[in-house]
Amino acid sequence: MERKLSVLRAIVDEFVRSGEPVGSKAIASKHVLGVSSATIRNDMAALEDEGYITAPHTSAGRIPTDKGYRLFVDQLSSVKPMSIAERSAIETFLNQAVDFDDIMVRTTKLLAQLTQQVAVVQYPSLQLTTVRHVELVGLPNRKVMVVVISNTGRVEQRITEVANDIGEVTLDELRHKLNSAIAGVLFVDVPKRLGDLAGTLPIEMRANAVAIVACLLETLIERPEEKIVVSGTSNIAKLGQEQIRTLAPLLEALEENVVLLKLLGEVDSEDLTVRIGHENSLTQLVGAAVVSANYGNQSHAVARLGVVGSTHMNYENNIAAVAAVASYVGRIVTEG
Amino acid sequence: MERKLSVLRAIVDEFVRSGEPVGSKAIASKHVLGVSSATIRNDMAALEDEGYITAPHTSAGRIPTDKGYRLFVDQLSSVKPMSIAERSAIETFLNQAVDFDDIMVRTTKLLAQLTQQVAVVQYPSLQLTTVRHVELVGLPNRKVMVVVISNTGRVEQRITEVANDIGEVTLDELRHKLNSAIAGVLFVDVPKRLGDLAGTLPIEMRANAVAIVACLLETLIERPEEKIVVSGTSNIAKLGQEQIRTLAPLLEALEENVVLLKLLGEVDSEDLTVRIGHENSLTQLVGAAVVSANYGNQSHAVARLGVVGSTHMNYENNIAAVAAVASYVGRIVTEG
DNA sequence: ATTAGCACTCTCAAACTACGAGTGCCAAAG
DNA sequence: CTTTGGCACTCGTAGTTTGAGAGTGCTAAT
Repeated sequence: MERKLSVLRAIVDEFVRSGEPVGSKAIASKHVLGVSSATIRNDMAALEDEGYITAPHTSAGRIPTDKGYRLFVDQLSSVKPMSIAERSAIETFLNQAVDFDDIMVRTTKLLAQLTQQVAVVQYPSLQLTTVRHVELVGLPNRKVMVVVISNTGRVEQRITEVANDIGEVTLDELRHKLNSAIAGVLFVDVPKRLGDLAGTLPIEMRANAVAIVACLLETLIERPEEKIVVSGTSNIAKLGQEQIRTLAPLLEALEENVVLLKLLGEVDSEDLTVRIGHENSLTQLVGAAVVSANYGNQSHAVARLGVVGSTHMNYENNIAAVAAVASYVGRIVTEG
Repeated sequence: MERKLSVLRAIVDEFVRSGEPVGSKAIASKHVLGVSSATIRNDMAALEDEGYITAPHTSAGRIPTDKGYRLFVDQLSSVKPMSIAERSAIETFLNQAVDFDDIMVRTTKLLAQLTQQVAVVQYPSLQLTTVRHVELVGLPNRKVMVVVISNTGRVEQRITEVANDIGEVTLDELRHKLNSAIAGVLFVDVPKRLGDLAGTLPIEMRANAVAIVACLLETLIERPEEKIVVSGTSNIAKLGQEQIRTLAPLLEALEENVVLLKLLGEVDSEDLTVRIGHENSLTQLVGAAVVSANYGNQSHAVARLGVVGSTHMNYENNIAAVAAVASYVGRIVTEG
């Protein structure tokens, strides 16, 4: 029945705003449905039977269940566009970024501010980006710094130690060989290309080259996947006591990067997803909802970002914010 | 009088542990002072008159005032050393860091874990470091990426746009000129050295060189000062309700980098400092205490790190942790 | 100077009460 | 068959009361 959905919508609306269980009278007065509170009571009884709402105790109003939120969100078919002012604020704020890291930091701050939730942004996956340039810098004590610059403007560096002293000229040569071998190559394909590089070099360089290549591969494959930025944790302190309690384990988990990556979900999933309460695989997230989206090139997603908060968040606003920010960041990242 | 100090110490001890006002009986029984509760009562009355402790209400125990904490930490003359196990844990954890950023992140996590407070680490100031290498990478659309590597292993990169197309050869030449001009030079001295560089170049390169040099200077001077890493904000959620309320404004402030820099205090101050409540210049910190220390080269401090939390934190432990971590990180950073 | 004793104060927790929000159901009306 | 007003019933909460206990300050004795 159509009206039952309206009632559910009203309950979610009201509960998100007030944070308190909502009764039939409140709906009848504040939302113009053209029916009396008694009718709404009947609908509510039905909704409760179907498992969409629940009553904390006999003489309190109803609150939505996870299932109820889910239906509500599914009904929210079209993403509400953000206002012109908001869009331009997003744009100017992100455009002030001076480098790649700054974009990521600004994105989280922006999301946290727009949604008043905890924002999480995953760095663009290096799996789908290409190598733009490799730089080798000789340091004292037989150390060499390996710097990789990707086509998205990201820079990764690492220091390795080589067995023998290595001259500036040799380093230049190696740099040239490396660059001609893998410039423009997808990160994932780099190992293949470098498989036999050492073999093509003069004997005396091989040991060093192997060490450097190993370091390079390590930098490209292992590390970058787990980079992530979080912001807005203070927004949780603004909430009420009970909410703090339900979200406290989440906060702790947020400091573990591994958990965060799981939280954003599998990259191959839908573009914009909402996970409510038990729908999350992580046990720490029972009372939490996650709104996340892919961003980056349309053809293949580069990475994910999103917000996480209590299940009774303002889904409409937050979905809009996540979608808008994802689209802007995606544009910036792909344009370079 | 000596015993009055012992009483104050006992009060702080007990209050830090239990979080509740402590009465004369509790001290008489749990701390062996060899006197009765009545005597302690007299001392407490005196301490209260002198402003070191205060009673929330008539029939409650006493809690230390800011002034009381101050006296307490001043008495804490020698820094309690950390246990062998803790020291080795710190060492191995920090040694796992793969690059400069990783050191900073790990340091905050470590501090947050050791102290159960919010940890803040300021990046080493670039003012006292030298340039190891400058790298220029040509990108499409007349863009050039400028990468600076410091002698502490830190990498800063930025992208700038140049007026005319610029060839790979020209870029090589410019790179060489830049490196021979400023390699090994203190960051602060770079502007002097580059003052007339453009003048020594062929006319057709000048416009581009000026743009690149401007970008370089901006990277060196403006940006890096304000880099800072925070961790352990979730520790606040573990606290009681009243404490959350007093620290909530602080949490918000923590997301503003500018505030953080102020929080760590002026670098020219003491090596290890403790600021309690009103001693902080920031109004958001009325209920908070900050323990901070310089780290880096002994001769001149490089940067600061510290923890911030409620005024009734465990000063002894936290001071020890901050001191130990500062010493390790300092060693790692200066050794490169 | 220290201590035991005691009267006094005031908070906190438990027990109780009353209120009212909200429900479910029924019977009447559309 | 749906909607509505009415009404009895439930139950959590907020307010009040009360008693116990923790803690103090003071005094008098050691």
